[in-house]
Formats: sequence, C-alpha cells, structure tokens
Amino acid sequence: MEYSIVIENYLKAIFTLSKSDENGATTKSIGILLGTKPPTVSDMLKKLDAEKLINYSPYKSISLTEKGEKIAIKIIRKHRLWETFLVEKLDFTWDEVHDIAEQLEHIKSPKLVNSLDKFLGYPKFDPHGDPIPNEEGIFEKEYETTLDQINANSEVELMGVKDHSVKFLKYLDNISMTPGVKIKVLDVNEYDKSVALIINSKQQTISNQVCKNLIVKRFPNRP
Amino acid sequence: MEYSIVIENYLKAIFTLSKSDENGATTKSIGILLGTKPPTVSDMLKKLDAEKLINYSPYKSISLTEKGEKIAIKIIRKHRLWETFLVEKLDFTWDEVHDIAEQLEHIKSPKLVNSLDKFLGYPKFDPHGDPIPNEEGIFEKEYETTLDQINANSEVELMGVKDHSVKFLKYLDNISMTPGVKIKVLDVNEYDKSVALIINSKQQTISNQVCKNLIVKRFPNRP
DNA sequence: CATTAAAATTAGATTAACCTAATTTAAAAG
DNA sequence: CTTTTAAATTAGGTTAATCTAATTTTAATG
Repeated sequence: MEYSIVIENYLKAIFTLSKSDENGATTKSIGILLGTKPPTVSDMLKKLDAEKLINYSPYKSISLTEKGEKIAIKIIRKHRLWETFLVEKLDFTWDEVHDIAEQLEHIKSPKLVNSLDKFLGYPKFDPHGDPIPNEEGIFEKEYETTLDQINANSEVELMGVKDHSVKFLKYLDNISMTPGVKIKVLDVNEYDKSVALIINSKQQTISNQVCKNLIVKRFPNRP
Repeated sequence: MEYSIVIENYLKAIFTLSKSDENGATTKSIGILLGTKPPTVSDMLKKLDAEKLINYSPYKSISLTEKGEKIAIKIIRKHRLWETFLVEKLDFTWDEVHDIAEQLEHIKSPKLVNSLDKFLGYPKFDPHGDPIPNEEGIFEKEYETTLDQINANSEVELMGVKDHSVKFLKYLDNISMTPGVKIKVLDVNEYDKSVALIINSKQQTISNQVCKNLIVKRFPNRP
C-alpha cells in the first residue's frame, strides 16, 4: 500500500516522540512537531487507526502498530541516507541538510534507497550521529553516550547531536564543535554540571543542557 | 514564490507540448499527458493565467509566459540532472529512471540542484540524449540529428531517444541499441524508409518510425 | 470527592485538485 | 454560409488535509 506524504510524516513523528519524548506521542506533541492544530491531528489519528497503522482509541495513548513502525523506519532510513549523501557527496554542512532530507525521504522507489545505501558504502550513522537502520529495519546501534556522561580529564570525539535544530547546530559551528572534532574534558562544575573543555586548543565552557545533546565516543577507541 | 507539484507538472507539460507537439499545448493534450480530464485542465489553466504563468483566455491558444517558462525549465533541469545521477552514479538503466526523476524534480532547494550539477561534472546531456539547461536556463544544444536523416553507408553513434516510453526503451535494449553504441547504416529502403544497419556486428532492420526517435551523432567526430 | 484546568475530540467550514454531466464555442464539412 | 462535430468550458459535487469554535473527557488540585 502507498501512503500520502502527510501520513508518512505522522508515522515518523509518532515514532520519534515514542522514543524520545517522556510523555510519548500525544495529540498536542504531534501537532507541535508537524505544525498542525490538535483537531487536525485528532482526525488523522482516527484515519491511521482505521488503516491499522497505530493503536488508538479516543483519549487513550497512541502507539504505532508493527505495520506503522515498519513504514516509519523506512522513512527514517531514507531520511538519514539522503542526509549522508548530501554531506558526504555534495559537501553540504550538517545544519543545511535536514529540510532537504525531509523532502527526499518521501521519494518512492525501493531500488533507489538500496542503491543509494550501496553508493554510500552502507553507512551505519548519519552526519548527526543518528543510526541508520538497514534494509530489514534494524538499527545496529540504538543508544549513544552523551557528553554529560563523561568524567573530567577524558578525551572524546564528537559523533553527533540529539537536538537537530538549526539554532543549535549554528551555535555548535560557532564554538568549533563540528562532527569528528576531538574534545578534551577538563572539569565538570559540581553546581550546575557545566563542562570546561578544550576544542582545537581553545578553552570553552558549555552548559549541561548542551552536553546532553552532544553524542560522543570515548577517544581514541574507534569501532 | 513557491508552487505546488501539480502546478509545476502543468508548466512542464505545457513547455514540452509547445516544443514537440504540432498542435502545441491544448486542454486535451495536457490532460492526456498528465492523466487528468479536460475540465480539471480548464480549471487549472485559469489558475495559471491568474498567476501570470501562462498566456490564456478561454477557447484560445495556450503558451507559457516568461515567468512560467523559467519555472518549467528549472523543473526540466532538475529532472535531467537527477536522471543523469541515477544512471551515472547509482547504475540505473535508462528505462528505470524516468518515474523516479518525476518525483525528484520537485525537490525544492536551489543549492541542491547546483551541487548536484557540479557533482556530476556539469553534464550537457542526460542519459536519453536530451540537453540539460544550465543555471541560467540556457540549453546549449537544442536540436539533434535523428537516424532517419542519415544516408546509407554512414557510421553514427547513438546519443539518445525522443520517445522515452518504457516500451520503446525496452525494445531498444532487446536489439542492443544502447546509449553510445556504434551503428553502421547499410541501406535505406526507398519504399518505407526502413533502415538496414549493423550493431555489434549483427545486422538488423528497423522502421522509419523508430529511426525518427533515435538521436545520433555522425561518427567519429565528437564535440 | 468535587471542582477546575488542560488536553482531546466533535462539529462545521475551507481550499486544492480532482471528477461527471451539461453547455458553449470554434473548426470542419457540406 | 449553415450544419455538424469535436474541443473546451461551466456547473455542481467529492476527497484529503487543514482550520476555528464548541464540547467532552481526563487529570490535577484543593
């Protein structure tokens, strides 16, 4: 079955919110993510339920069915592969690719996704450090270490981010926090958990909130 | 201004029909090309006229304004660049790419088109031999020689096709008529203008209708 | 446990893109 | 130059996705 771009976006939103938001997907949170009003979301939820894409009854919680999740993961796979393509092959920066990938993720052609995957060398992570599911929908690695979990006097490498907003990515660019950069953690403030660190021999301090959104790998052990 | 995918398709259809169809774009021909009924086309023509994308008044002829043509050419540029990408980089065959390019041509991002163009090495022709307009909308070469214009005892190289239907492309594949192949024209039948020729040391005869749809270059002078 | 506030849903309307059936116009044929 | 036919348009209706305003339900608070 082929679904509309709008339906695909709802499924992706519900998937994302179920994984990341503490309250899970709600009529309100879906609306905020997709830029639509609650009544619109309500209507669509009934439709998705009728298509057996979500488990839902009015005023109850929302979750994807297996069928719905499969589709959501396919969209995410396409999104992340296209982002990788844009950065690796067309020299885009990681804050430019999201909006374009939002469009490209809806291109329908099973052969295209897999050809692209092959062309890119079957990448496991996208430029933001998010894992790319394989053709069967399996995420090889799901959880990542974030910078707030790192102790003082360690060295890490920046692998990706959890907040993908342009605002955040621009801020990172400003402080030379770019993918792959080496970070030396000097000190963790006991009061507000802000972190003093060195990037490119320059010392800086960043807040705990920022640290929570930075996916890092302990250096130098690469997989 | 940003236009809907539907509007973009109408502009592309009108552009194509104005160039190729002897009657130019008509309500009927647009409908056939886009798979919509005449009343739908009529409605849309009024809308396109209101947006100053076409010159139109009821029952009169249809043509693109400069504004409309600019958009149509942008879509065609994207379509042909994506087709080139699919064939050159992802190893698609030329009969597989059209439907996917039909989707990709509507991706909105000025930077993406030009990055793709650069990545592909600024190609002048797509895999079907159609010219790719540059960023300014200029087609470097507009007209091509077709095989029906070639005399007996000449050698040519297949550059592209005028009929892009899957049926035709599959037929070509069957007779080893693939892009870049060398064709030796042996004889032109005076009665029905069918052509006897050799491809890969194998002799075959093809009809005049087929010849008219084969874009060739006199061999061996490459540009 | 009654009340209130927040969230979700229902009701009713709008827009873009489509349709069929009926009508009008232009072009072709006599 | 009238008649016929084909093409195009108008009229009226449908569907998907959206909205605002009103209502209902759940959850939180006193």
